[in-house]
Amino acid sequence: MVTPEPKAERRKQILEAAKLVFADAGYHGASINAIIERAQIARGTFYLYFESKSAVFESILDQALADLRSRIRRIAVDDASAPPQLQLREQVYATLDYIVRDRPLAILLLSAGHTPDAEAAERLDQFYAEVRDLLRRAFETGIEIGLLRQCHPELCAAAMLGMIRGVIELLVRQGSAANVDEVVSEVLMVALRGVLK
Amino acid sequence: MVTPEPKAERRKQILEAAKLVFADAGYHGASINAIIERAQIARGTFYLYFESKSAVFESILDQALADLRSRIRRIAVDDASAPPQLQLREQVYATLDYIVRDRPLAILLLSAGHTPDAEAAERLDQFYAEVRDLLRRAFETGIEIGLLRQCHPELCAAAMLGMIRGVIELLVRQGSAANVDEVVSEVLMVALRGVLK
Amino acid sequence: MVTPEPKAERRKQILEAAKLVFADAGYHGASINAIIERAQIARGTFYLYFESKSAVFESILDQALADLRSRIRRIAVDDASAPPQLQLREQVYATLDYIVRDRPLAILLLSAGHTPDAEAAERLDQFYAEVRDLLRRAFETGIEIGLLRQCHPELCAAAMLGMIRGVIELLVRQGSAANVDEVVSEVLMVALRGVLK
Amino acid sequence: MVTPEPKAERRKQILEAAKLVFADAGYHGASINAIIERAQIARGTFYLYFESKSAVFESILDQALADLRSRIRRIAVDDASAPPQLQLREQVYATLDYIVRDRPLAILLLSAGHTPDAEAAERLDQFYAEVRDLLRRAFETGIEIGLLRQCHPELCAAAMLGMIRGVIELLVRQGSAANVDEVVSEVLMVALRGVLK
DNA sequence: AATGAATGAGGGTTCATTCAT
DNA sequence: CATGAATGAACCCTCATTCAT
Repeated sequence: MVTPEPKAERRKQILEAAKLVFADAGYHGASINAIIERAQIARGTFYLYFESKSAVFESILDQALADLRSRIRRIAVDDASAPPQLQLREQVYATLDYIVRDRPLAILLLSAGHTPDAEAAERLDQFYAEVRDLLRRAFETGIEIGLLRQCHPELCAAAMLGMIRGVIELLVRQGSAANVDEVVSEVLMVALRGVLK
Repeated sequence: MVTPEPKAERRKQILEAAKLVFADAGYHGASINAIIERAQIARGTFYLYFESKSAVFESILDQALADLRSRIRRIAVDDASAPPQLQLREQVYATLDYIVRDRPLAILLLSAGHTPDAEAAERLDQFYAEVRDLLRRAFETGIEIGLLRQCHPELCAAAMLGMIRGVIELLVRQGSAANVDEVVSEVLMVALRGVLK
Repeated sequence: MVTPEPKAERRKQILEAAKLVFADAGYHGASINAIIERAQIARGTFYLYFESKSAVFESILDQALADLRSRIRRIAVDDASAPPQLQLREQVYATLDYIVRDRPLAILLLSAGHTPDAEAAERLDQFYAEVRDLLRRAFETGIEIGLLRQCHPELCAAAMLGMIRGVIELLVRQGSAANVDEVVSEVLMVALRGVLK
Repeated sequence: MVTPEPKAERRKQILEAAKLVFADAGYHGASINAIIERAQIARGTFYLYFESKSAVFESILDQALADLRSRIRRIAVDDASAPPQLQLREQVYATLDYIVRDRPLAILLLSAGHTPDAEAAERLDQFYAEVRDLLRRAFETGIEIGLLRQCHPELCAAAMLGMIRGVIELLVRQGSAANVDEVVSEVLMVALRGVLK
């Protein structure tokens, strides 16, 4: 065979088509019809690669969440070579950049919480919970080491996460002039001033 | 007639049932079946009070948006009797309180942007745009009069709106211990420190 | 009471409204809603005067058929005071005039045969059968007494009836310039030349 | 594939079933349910072959009208090999024969004018208008060349069309003994005597 | 591996009819 | 007598899924 993994190729092709359709029409509005038309495959072929409509959706979500997870980790406070603020900036940038580069994915992530597909909603919720936890622990540590003021860690975590989503929406929904760099700067400015001592 | 306005009562009963179902299942996932079962009425009765599924949805949304609009207005900078910060606090409190008191409504507002009902989606988008505009102009004024630092007004508006949504989600999704008062204080603290000079 | 028979009045009012609606929309397309709106009465009132939708329809039909029956009878061959051709002309004129004067009724009669209301269809069929029989017997008599050529009585009866319906349609459907007098003359001319010896 | 064109077969099968149901119950009275039961197919299958209920109806009508149009054309007055009367006879015969052979179709054509399906009603109206025009022009020519008496062309056209419909009804409604040949002869006899000089 | 015809549960909506007031 | 709110069976249509080819 010419291509190394024709099956995996096919799968990707369907996933890409499905992502576009889900972003366009939402989970419910997306029909298998629309997906197979975009993917240029036959009806039955779809079911050779995915168990069901919700399965593709979860697959897209899982991939995205795995990618995002790989971009986010605890910040090392005592790494001399990379000061915390720089680490933070790099992570935020990488995350935003990843999401904004893939507009359909961004739309999907912003709205997936409201799908009636319980599995998917739970997956996304769990991801957000993870991020929130990470942030919360970061705030707790920051307060402990006297870097941050006495803020409410959980609340601030939720607020920060909301901020991120807010600016992603801005970047993605309209052809806003703002670029990722600018956004990261401003967000970090607001966030840090908001919580630093 | 026993009750003063039985027709209005019925309407409210259906609206309430519909709100619950929409919050549970999303616009598409909500079936007329589910709504009439919750409202304990017959299929036809529903259509006596609402033209269509989308009509109930819009009705719920319109009511909520009208209520919210009445709680939000420009902040008067030169009102001696009510310093700007107090006005701001009161508005934020009133808004959050209204939303959080009605859990289903809150869920609906957080997710309605992704309905395939064009009318409704547009309505909500317009509302968010209004709020964002209000915030943006407030930031612009604040910068002009030297109260705020040189921030990016549009970006900050989006970030603030996201923050609000983030904390609403926290308040609403889980039985978080945080109360509205606390939330308002923390959010304002972060927000103001983030943008004040 | 001022009016002698208010109940009968009400009934007539409903019948008139129903006739208009049936003519406009056909049997199936006519909704009770449309009828009561046109009659300016409440939903329940309709059912005080008529058992069902099909009942009004049949009532309208029965009235019309009774009226028509009273205008049609055997032609007396040996009535010195009124020659057969004149009798025939008068009957045809009276019939056409009655139908054409009431446009909605005409439309209704032309289309009633195709309602899914079995009773009504049968009633109309029966009426047409009566007329056809009358014509057939007239043809048979005419042949017997040597007035008409050896035509196929049943066939000619059907053809004549069709002709009548054809010209009624012409008179009623469009604002044709032709008047009833003219139509009667031409139809009789064709019909008589077609079968006279 | 076993059969050469299984899809076309299926389509035909549905059309046939639909024709029967429409003839039985009229457009409105015909339910998709009844059609699919007669065709022995599933609900969804119907919509694989036809866009909607009105689409099948129009399909049946269009086919029939196309078939009929192919059987009807202007009569050539100066064709030595086929005298006008013979041409006329052949056309009338072909038309009647086509219609009468397909009883459901005949019923449908006789009643389709009263469907609430605007498209279909217009199509049929247009067809009847065509035929009436053809007849009218024939009468006009006939009068011009001195073959016919001074009759009212439009009126006579309507009357003739009505006659045709009348005899079709006779042939189709009951198991009348009359055959097409006989009917054509008698109709032409009446019609021609009615208008010839 | 790939196809696409077939399926049928379920969707939103209409409307003739009833009945408590 | 008159009302109109309430009913629910039936309507047309969609779409995720299956399976013979």
